Amino acid sequence: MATNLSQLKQDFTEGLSQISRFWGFPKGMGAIFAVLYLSPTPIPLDEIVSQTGLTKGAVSTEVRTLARMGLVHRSSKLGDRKDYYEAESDFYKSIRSILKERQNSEFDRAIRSVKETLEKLESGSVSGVEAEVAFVHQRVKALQEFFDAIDSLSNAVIKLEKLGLTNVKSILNILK
Amino acid sequence: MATNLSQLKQDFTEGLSQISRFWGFPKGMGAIFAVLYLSPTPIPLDEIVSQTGLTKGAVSTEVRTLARMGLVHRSSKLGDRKDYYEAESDFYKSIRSILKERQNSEFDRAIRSVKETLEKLESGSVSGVEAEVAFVHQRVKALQEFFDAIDSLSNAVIKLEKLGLTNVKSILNILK
DNA sequence: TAGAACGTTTAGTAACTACTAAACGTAGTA
DNA sequence: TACTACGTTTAGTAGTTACTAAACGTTCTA
Repeated sequence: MATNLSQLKQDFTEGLSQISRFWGFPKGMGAIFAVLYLSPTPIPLDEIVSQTGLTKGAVSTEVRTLARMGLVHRSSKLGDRKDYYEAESDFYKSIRSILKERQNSEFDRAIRSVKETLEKLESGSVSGVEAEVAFVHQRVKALQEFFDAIDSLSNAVIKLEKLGLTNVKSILNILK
Repeated sequence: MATNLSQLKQDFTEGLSQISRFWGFPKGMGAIFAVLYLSPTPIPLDEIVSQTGLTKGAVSTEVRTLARMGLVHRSSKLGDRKDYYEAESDFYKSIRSILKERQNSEFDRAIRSVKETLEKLESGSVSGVEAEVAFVHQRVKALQEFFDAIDSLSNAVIKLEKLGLTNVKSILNILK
């Protein structure tokens, strides 16, 4: 029944690794974040290496992408050559920056291409059997509207930053 | 300036392929869905093959997972041995079934493991330096609450089925 | 200046994924 | 019965990804 702390940390890390992989990120990223998230103090790269079992190189690159996503922060101490890392504990902040990051991604380019398709249809410059063009128009428009809704939703999440968790919950209750 | 319909369909298909890949699905899945989504009538597997350039085998397996996600529907005509496929055009319905599908997935198992970690901490059965255990407890708890919020959000989305798109938009406007 | 302690970059690898080609199973048709 | 028109399954492959090992560059120290 009793568990020691390091075993518990290990389980937790394993869990986050799987979650990370599920979202399409390397499982190593999840492990790194878990180690940092459970550490009360910023820790150097070396220790991430020893606690995750990854190599320096892997940790070096993956910790950088974590930093770009705003999930971890890099800092350094005066008179100490090491870099220190700590986890961002405000997840809403992290989500915001992840979504921002996403703005310039392939995803948005693809979504924009749907928009362009729609614009061509609206301009009436598409040739073809009229009924079929009309059908395609209607469908593409519906998809575009759906994307817009998703976009509004993500923007809404971004703006939730100042509301705390409990407020979010009560908003969600309104929807019920 | 003028575009013909089949070119437009092709562009659209290309766009959905990329979106599909972005979300971690095979790009072929996006292509298949696009073809079905733009077709006014259900179409047989053969035609999906010819319109996407994939092989029968690939289409066969991928169309099945699309069906499992509720994004396409399979039907058949009396006196016709072929199966016919059509796209689900109500995206909220699709999202609902995708989220449901997710319930039993690896993702949920991983999330549950975080919950178990938390329960161990709450039960006081974890041995270790007291301050450190307390810190880990606080962190794991915060993560758990975050997951709960995400869960509420996805449940809320599920429940939005009966509200139309415009209603969703106005709710989102409240959040601004 | 040499050496040590860092983080970064690069080249290579093992595992995985999305496919293709083709064999296979099945049910209707002559 | 053999033949045909389907969808499915299987074996193999090209491409990708998440890593490892090790060379490298840089900055501080003796």
